[in-house]
Amino acid sequence: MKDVVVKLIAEEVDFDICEIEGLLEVPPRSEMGDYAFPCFGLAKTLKKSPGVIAGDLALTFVKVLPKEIERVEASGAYVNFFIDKGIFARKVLGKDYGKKVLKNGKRIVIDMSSPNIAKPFGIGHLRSTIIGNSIARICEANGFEVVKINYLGDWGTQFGKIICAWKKWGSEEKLESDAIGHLQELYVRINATDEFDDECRLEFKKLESGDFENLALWKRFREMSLVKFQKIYDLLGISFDEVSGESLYNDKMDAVIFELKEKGLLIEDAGARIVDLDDVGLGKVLIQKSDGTSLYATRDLAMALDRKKVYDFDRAIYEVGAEQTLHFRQVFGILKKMGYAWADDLVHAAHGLYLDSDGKKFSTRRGKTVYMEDVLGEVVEKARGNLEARGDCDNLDERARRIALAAIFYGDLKNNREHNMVFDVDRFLSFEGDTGPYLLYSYARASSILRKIKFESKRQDIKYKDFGDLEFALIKKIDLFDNVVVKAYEDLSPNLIANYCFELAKDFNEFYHGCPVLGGESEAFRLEIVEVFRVVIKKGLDLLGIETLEEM
RNA sequence: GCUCCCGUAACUCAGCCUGGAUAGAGUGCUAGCCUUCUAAGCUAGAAGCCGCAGGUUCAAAUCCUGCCGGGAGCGCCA
Repeated sequence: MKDVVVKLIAEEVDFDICEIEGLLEVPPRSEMGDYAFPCFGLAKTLKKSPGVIAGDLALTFVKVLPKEIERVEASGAYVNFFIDKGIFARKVLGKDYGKKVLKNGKRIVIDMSSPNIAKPFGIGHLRSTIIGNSIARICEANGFEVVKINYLGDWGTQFGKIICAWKKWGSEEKLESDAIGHLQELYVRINATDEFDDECRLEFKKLESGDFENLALWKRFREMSLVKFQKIYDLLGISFDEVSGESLYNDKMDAVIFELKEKGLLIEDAGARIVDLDDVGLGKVLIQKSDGTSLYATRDLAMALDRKKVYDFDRAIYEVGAEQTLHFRQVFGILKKMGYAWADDLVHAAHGLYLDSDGKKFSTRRGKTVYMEDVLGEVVEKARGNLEARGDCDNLDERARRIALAAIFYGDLKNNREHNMVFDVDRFLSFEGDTGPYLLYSYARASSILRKIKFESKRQDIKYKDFGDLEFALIKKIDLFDNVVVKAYEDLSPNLIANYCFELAKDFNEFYHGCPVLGGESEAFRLEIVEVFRVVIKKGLDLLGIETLEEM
């Protein structure tokens, strides 16, 4: 429909097609039309006021209106176009929104979730998990093959600390009853003092050089953590194509350091080895500590090199918190310096932090943590309570779970990915208004209507005419879906999908109240709207990782 | 000290990349709507120097500069 308007304008105005497309906008309110062409830009060349130009253009267009456009009006400096609703409705509702996406032959690997072993699964990793999952689905919807990797934080000096603390104060009994809780407790305790720092570094050094006892401890802590994490992933309904971790690259570190040396990038500095990125404003990056052990950046370099070799990706996305922005810039910068052009295909899709009520970042180092199990459990309980109050108790567990997840996923994804946000359990505990449950509810209402009638037998009765603003608004919203999916990929922004789903559901609920579907003249037409809405919102929610419910 | 991000209604946030018509939503508040498809819903209302000051532009919440306030990061943590 937009093309028709653009073509019409192109015949009268001396701009090329792309220019006109860029200028054409959607008016702020529907009474003003469906498309608007601003005439400010023409004022200089035509030496007339924008208002006059708009008036003249409108008069010209009226004489040559194609059938797709119902009427044209000048309003201020704008020429407003009103499209033919019937033609538009037939076109929009006739599309197959549920069809399978054609593969574009390109591959994306995405690092997501990445919790740290021996620490509680925190709120920040929840963000990475939920956003990463959604980004993966959005990529798939845009034709990419996606490999989801859970890249565990399972190596590094902190394990020297934990091992050291365990040897001093560890309790077998506490470890068996609550492994992560106990290890966390030990970690906080040893961080409270710098007294044992040398000892801790030594324990890590032993671990990295394969000390039997330390390796066995590390393996045990890792296993225990993974069991716990898996429970959370099962509840979230999120899985990975690969569970990897920093420890995997332990034996590839020497090769990286060798290559950096070969390429003349490694510099001795105060006994340690660094890469200097001052020339690109990224400072000096520590690659090898003076005791010879590796660092985060070293491991990430090895990992990126290995990833490229194993997956030969077209793009690699790191869904990691914004506090690591500098780190990723440095890693990408070093790869670039090493001569790898594909470093440009690496992207850090940073997410903002959850701040506590004081406006400060949550930090496990300071022992401040929100326990994911508690939050999830509380939300599921609330959902279950609501369902029970409604008196319908079939399949209670699964329905409560889906409602809770909708609340949590949507509560996170509706926000701009890169912005910080205040953590508040009430955000997830609210099921009314702009929330996940509202979206599920809208879907369930649509399903409920379609359950009551055999739509197939009515299909030939559809008349695409004589419908009102409520139907039209909903159809126009449906029409935007495909563009939103593309844009969400370009920006790697699930919140565009989330915001769209809410607007779509809102339009549907307004339609639902104002337009009785069953019985009456336009039953078949309205049924088709309901059916298409149902497909589109299901698809949208699917891109957010949210499963729908037929009944609520 | 240096770098990056944020500042929009009482609260939580969209919108900013790509400038356009009266700046949006949800919550909360006020007043209505269940003998017809699910009230986790709908309708109406009150509520905004879009942090401040300059600049660019026909036009700035949006772009540029400075300032103020908050956050994050800055070689032997990840």
